[in-house]
Amino acid sequence: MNQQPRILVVDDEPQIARVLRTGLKTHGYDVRVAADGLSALETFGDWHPDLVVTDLAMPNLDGLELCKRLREVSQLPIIVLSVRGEEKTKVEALDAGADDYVTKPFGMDELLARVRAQLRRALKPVASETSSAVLEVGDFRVDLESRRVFVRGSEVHLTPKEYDLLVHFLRHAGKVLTHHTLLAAVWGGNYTEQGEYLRVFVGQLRKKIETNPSSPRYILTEPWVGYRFNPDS
Amino acid sequence: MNQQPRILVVDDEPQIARVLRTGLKTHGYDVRVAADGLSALETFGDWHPDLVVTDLAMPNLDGLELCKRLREVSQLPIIVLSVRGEEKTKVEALDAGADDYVTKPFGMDELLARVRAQLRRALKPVASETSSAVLEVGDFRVDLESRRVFVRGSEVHLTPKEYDLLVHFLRHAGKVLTHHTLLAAVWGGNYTEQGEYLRVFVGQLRKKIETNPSSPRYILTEPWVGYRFNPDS
DNA sequence: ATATATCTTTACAAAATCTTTATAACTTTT
DNA sequence: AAAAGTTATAAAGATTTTGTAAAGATATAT
Repeated sequence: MNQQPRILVVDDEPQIARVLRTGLKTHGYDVRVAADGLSALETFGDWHPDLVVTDLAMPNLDGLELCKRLREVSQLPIIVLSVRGEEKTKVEALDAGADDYVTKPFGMDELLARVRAQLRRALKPVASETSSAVLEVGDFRVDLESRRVFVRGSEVHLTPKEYDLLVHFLRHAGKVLTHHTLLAAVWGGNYTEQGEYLRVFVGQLRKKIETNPSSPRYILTEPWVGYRFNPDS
Repeated sequence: MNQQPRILVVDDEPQIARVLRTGLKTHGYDVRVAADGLSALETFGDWHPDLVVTDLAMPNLDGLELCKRLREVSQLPIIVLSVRGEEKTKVEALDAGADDYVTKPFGMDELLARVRAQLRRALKPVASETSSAVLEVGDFRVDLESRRVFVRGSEVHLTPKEYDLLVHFLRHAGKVLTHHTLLAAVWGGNYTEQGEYLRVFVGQLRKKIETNPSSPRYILTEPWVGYRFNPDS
């Protein structure tokens, strides 16, 4: 699924099938060809293509019927390719479950663009769900999406600046971060001289996350340089 | 939102716009028309259409640029309608983000079928979230079809905006939602700076759903960030 | 056209956060 | 051990955001 997209071409005319296969293959798709509707369904079951390009007129099971059968089990994009240009036929195919209808003779570039358009939409949601939004370091867990912070299992409420500061520490756990760096990260590049801000907020953070704020275990001072976040217990 | 699908028609030729509007309206769609790309973007922000049908040649901002701009903020289906039949133009439009390209003159029935095909796909995922007709979270129960809301067993009457706001909270229970996000969800993308609206409506909602509105238990404030809905009792 | 409900706008009080200030404690250097 | 600089802490002050009520505007229904 993370490889090249798989496209199933369904056409009983060998010349057209060949043109389609080579055209699609040279543009980075993994292609298989089926000569009729029944074998198309079979290949679909074995191979799980990402997209189907099918002719309308075929032996055994025509394109219309193929669309309907595929729709019973899948939402994959279907592009119908046909010599028949009448409006009624197009409407029938689209309502049977096709996502697009291209009339032969067709331009390969246009077909490729329509394939891209369909795949763009179909493959999108898979990608967007992938990003995990939890930052876990030592005794700390931050759900970046819900903006909630847990220390040793219990939730702690942080103000925006405190939150930004902690997240920056967690993202660079173990490293010594200079005053300059921290100020730039939380307050922005125009506040890199406001060392007082940092001291005050480090103090507030410690009060909220340290078990003993006066002898910190997580946020360690590196005198004359900055601070270091120690994730180890 | 649960009503008839909204379609935004973008065309600077009044005759064509009129044909499209009446054709789509008689088939059960809620239609608005914009005469150029810029006003289309504006209407998009206010109105949240489910689909856009646009011409390519337009004043101010052409169809190609409109596609790109819309794609920056939305995944809604876009159908391009144009007199230009050259393959290169089609490819350009599809790669700019269009989902389909129809050459003028077009048959209304075909266009309607293509609209159905696009909406079938686009509204499906929303439908799967919605399909459970009832949204139950903690002490709250919302019948999405009849738009009725029950809190701790008894029904509460909400105005449309209050309802949209609550449903958005329930769908993202536990997460911190920024002012920006909430405003975009309820009022649309052109109102993301109207923090006052949000304050007023959060206040009204609290009066209706909280047992003690002055110390809220469900809708919690995250100062400087937004609000968080807490479903736990 | 009138009445009703809803949305928008305005104004001000209340609350939370951020900034500033002051002082004490600590480190390093001499 | 004292001086100079840095860091910690508390608390006052300023700023911004939030809560709330109510008036004005808009939309909807009768």
